[in-house]
Amino acid sequence: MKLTKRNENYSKWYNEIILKANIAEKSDVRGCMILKPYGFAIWEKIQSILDRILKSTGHENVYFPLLIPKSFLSKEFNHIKGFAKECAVITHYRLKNLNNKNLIVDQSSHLDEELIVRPTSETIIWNSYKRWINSYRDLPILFNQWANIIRWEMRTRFFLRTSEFLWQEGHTAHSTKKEAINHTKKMLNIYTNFVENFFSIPVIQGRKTSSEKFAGAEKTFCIESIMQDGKSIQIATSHFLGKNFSKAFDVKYTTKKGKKKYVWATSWGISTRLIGAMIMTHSDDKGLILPPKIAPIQIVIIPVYKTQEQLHLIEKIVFPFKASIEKKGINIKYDKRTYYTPGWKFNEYEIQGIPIRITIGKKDLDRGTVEVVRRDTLEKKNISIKKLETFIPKLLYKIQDNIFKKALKRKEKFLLKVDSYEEFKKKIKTNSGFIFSHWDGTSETEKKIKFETNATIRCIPINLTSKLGKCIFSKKKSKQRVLFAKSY
RNA sequence: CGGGAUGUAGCGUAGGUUGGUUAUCGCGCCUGGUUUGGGACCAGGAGGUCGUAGGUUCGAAUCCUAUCAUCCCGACCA
Repeated sequence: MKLTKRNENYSKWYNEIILKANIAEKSDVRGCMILKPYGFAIWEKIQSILDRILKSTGHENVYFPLLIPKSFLSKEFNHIKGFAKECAVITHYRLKNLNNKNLIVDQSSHLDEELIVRPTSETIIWNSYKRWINSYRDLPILFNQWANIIRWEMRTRFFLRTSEFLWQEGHTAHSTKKEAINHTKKMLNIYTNFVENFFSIPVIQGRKTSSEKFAGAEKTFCIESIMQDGKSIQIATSHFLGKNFSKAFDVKYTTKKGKKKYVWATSWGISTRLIGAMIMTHSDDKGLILPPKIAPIQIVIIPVYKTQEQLHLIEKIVFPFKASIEKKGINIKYDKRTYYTPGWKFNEYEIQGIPIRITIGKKDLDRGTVEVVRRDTLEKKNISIKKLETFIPKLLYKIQDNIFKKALKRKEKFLLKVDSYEEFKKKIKTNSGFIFSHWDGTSETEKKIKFETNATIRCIPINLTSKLGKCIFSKKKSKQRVLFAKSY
């Protein structure tokens, strides 16, 4: 029943918390998980908030097919090189019945052209942009789609890496390079605000090195965050695709002056991985800690009573309070199940990370108070019933703020400037975290450091500037420091 | 694909070397009752192709062979 402690076995803790909080389960399909109602409700929160943000910044939702003809995928050389090794391929379209028991693939139904289950949708979308874009008047196109993706992963972990995952992918088309680059950065900022404001996860913005960038992109920007175990995770990416896809799919527009020009592109995405990052950022040894803005249930009320009269008196307080708090758009659950004891419920809702728990029983009735417990600090307070309605929204705000500050402190603690390779190796081994060091800019050095230490360059940070220096590994000239870390 | 391990009730397991009644225990589930302020208790009950197929044997969860699946470590990927 008890959760493994973080410092005993971090990844075991992570798996258990997901199972015990009823967020997700492994499925019988290798590498694919089942999102249970509580977990899917978190995804729905992500969808509804981000969808609103995307629409308010001029994006429109579309939906393209799950299946992509093989020929589309092979049009952009770097793109296919990056994805070829993890594609699910559909080769047949019919089964037949063998001796009324077993189904077998009907070999006569082989497809002339195999279909790929989308690992991302640039190709199938740009194939349509070719038809939709003729004039400068058709630009920009700012489309987004909510979809599932298949990437055939060898080794999977709940939310962090699964063969099938859910995401949104934005695909935009622009008339100028400048506009496309600006849009790439704009999306990075949108993601940053979204993750920091709603998830209370502080991030670092940066650019990927050429070996880490998206296959088919000119430049890949990302937001990275450090988890409680000192490992870094990429939370979102935004790509400047240059003219790579417009050239591959021959997408040109006519300028005002009548010239034909290739279209500039961006793509960007955030996935169910964000849920994994949220769990690892905030949760503790007692279970999940959900940011109030993301928690599907923000408050739970637990009655403690012996007689029906007591229950009646409790509900005379609970029902009006519940109704008025719901009017403020706060989700509140009243749990009066009798087959679980209050103690059982306390533990259950702690595992589920519900931000505020209110207990009301005979003692409270006598005093005219309720017991309010906040999940992030586990602090208990008796609050008078009269003040409750103003107290609760403020407390939700405080919790959101407190977990952000806590994560921010950790981010600072885990960011170290290191100038010697010996120290670098030591730090990576012992407490990990982000190590801010000089790099000569070559893939060879990057590879060697990865081979020797397991740390990779997570990004070249945008907002952390640094002076010229010497590469920590090769001692060659370095333009700026980059962030190294072990990663998920 | 290489190296290792494991498959027994919904979950976690005992038994296996040394084959022998009705396959063990805990959690969970169902019924009744007492409980309810930090994972309640008592009594009763349901639930099993022992991964699958074949073999050895009077007799197989146990021994043998094959096969499938899963997990861990590599490789691959990020």
